[in-house]
Amino acid sequence: MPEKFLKPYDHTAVEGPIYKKWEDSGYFNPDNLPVRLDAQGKPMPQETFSIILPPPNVTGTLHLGHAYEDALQDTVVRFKRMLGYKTLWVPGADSAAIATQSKVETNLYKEEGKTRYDIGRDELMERIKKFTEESKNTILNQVRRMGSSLDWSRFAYTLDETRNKAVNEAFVRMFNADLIYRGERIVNWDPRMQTTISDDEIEHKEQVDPFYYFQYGPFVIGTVRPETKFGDKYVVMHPNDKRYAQYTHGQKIELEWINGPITATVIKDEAGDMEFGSGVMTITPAHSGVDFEIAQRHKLDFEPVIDSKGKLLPIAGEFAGMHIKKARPLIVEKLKEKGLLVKIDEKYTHNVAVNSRGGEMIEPQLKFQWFVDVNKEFVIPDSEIPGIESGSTTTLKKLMRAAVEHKGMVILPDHFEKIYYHWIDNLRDWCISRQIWFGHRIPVWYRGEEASVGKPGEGEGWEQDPDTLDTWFSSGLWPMSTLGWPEETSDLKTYFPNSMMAPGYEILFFWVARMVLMCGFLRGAIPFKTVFLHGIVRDKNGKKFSKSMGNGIDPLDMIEKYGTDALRMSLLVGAAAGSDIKFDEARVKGYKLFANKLWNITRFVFDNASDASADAPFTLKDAERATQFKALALDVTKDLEEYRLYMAAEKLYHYLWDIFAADMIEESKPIFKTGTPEEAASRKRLLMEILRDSLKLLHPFMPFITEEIWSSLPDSKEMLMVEAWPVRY
RNA sequence: GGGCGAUUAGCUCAGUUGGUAGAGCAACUCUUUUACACAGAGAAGGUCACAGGUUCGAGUCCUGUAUCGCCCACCA
Repeated sequence: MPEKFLKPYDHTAVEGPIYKKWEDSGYFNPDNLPVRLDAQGKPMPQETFSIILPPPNVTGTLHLGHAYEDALQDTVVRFKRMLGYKTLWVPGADSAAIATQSKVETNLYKEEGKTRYDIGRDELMERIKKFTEESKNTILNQVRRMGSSLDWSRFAYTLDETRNKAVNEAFVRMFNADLIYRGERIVNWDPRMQTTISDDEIEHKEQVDPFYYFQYGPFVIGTVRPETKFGDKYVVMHPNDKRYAQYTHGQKIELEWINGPITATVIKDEAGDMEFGSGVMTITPAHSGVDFEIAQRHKLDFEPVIDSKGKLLPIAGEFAGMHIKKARPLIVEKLKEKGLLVKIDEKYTHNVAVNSRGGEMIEPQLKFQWFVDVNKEFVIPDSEIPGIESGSTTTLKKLMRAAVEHKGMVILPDHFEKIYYHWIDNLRDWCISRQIWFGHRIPVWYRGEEASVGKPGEGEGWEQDPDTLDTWFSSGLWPMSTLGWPEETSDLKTYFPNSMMAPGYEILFFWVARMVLMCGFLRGAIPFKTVFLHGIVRDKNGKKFSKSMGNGIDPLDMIEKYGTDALRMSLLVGAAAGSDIKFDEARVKGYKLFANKLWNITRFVFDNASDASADAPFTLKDAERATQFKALALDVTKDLEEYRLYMAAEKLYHYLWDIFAADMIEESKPIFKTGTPEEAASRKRLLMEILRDSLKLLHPFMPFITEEIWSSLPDSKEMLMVEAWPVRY
């Protein structure tokens, strides 16, 4: 018996070398996997299993959410690999455009007091590049620490050349199909970052503000934002509101307003809520989505009041040029002096929109931007999507719905399907242009009135659109672009569509839905068969881990203390699809003890059964034990096939501790002491075989210790990670 | 406002199709017997949120209530 088994299991001595051994073997790359032979000695056909790592942000560091996500995927990947699938898990990193640029800009301002406009586009890009390259390796090495069996030779970065080609191709094809258009719409404008963001990047935050009531001619109107009211020349009420029956649609009313007399026009529209306030409102079409829609319906004027930096425009008269925050109290003061202030409700609770990517309050603005039209009909030439015929007319929305409705893609847990439909049904056109500099630049060139899509036009003087694309535009292509699309590579043919995807449920819309949209349109295919949505890892009080809250637990600390295997088990056990985990360090400790238990089981087996013979016939009792184990193996396999990892892990834990260690080893002692040679031989074979197969079953969950023990087995040749799974379900 | 989910032992959570309530941790008692003290043995601990219903039988299915949580949303 190797001497190491005489001491307790020491993960710190094992995990580093084992990972290196795996990586050096080349087996993370499915091209190098050993060929399995069938009974006739012919190579077995290899089905593929492919999955992509949700690419972590380049500038990030590993947190427990990543650790969980990595453990989850690696367990499935190792299981499939042992089952004989040609298994590919593609690693990558995400540039995280807004978050990264925001971080670099913040540092720039802190350290040098400069803004991006002071140093210019090229210099900023240089700094971002330097920053991302420094931090990229950090996160990738941390992913390795989790034991992730990723094929590093296929590493993809969202901003590299292959991915840029894919982005341009996608843009051009969507543009040519009229699914991408440029238009003037109300967009979500972040005045601090100076960029638009999409609807999904918005968060609503509850806030208490004063609510002002003003006399507006014969009406009383309410607002939290007096500073937008300069341009209000339409007064809207519900057509059925009896209180205002005397006023007719289109009626002009002369009244005194902030900067003097104006002419207001009465608009009867069902958007007016009779229950709210006085039932009358004025509208600001250039700075509000609802108002914009009302104005569109009645073909009214759109008059911007606030510029993109949050300053008032000349329409504000004496307040022009002033920042809205400063102007608000002064405007209220002026209205009060003019006797137009009716009352103030100081404690009005409402929701405001903020940029969820660490930005400011959103200021709706009327702007020219690029959009993806989700309702526009187009003809899909080839479609493998169930419910969508090749050559039929469809829309992006329909296609996204059909993928799930007709079971082309299964979402786990299934109640998220309802949430997915709900989102699609309420989806509006997707604003894809951003005014930040870090990201894929919009592939459109202008010269005067001319525009050229995909590449600059003939001749001189073409200028590329200064904007970049929403980071999710390129992320949506990820299942294809990581495999080389738009080139028809052999990887693409072999590994697309992916077998599964395991992101957190919080990016179901951002990412999963966008991948379905993109792959559906560009390839007529669903990007993956199963979406396993995992929950969020929270602290033991149920709070989200976040840097700003400072409640983070560094997974690397857990790995140091208890080992990667223990951390993986603690995250996987009790973690059903879609449910959040409250992280408890005591559980990690518990699985460290389990690792040691397995170590000691091995010691006993080595001590007593290292001369086991595979030919020894089983006694009746041992045959029963073998059958019992076989049942467990089948059970565990079924759970793994059906993505109930938590159950499989728990069953293995229970079997090894309470059956193998507690019962079988105990009953073996007298057999070896006083049993017949036949009984002893049977028992030796049993212990060795079950140990061997248990290591296989446990390997996907606890890859390090199982590989380490495997390497010490008397007759192990190959590494455990490529050994055949002991049973077929 | 719309939607989704949770509620099981002191704590964290399992309980896949309805068939005698489970694990880990913590707490209690005992044991250093050559796999393991990073252990073993034993005992203790629960009206499965509440109220109805279906059923021979409900933690599990149905209806309602309460509390907590999450997502979506343009009430000025």
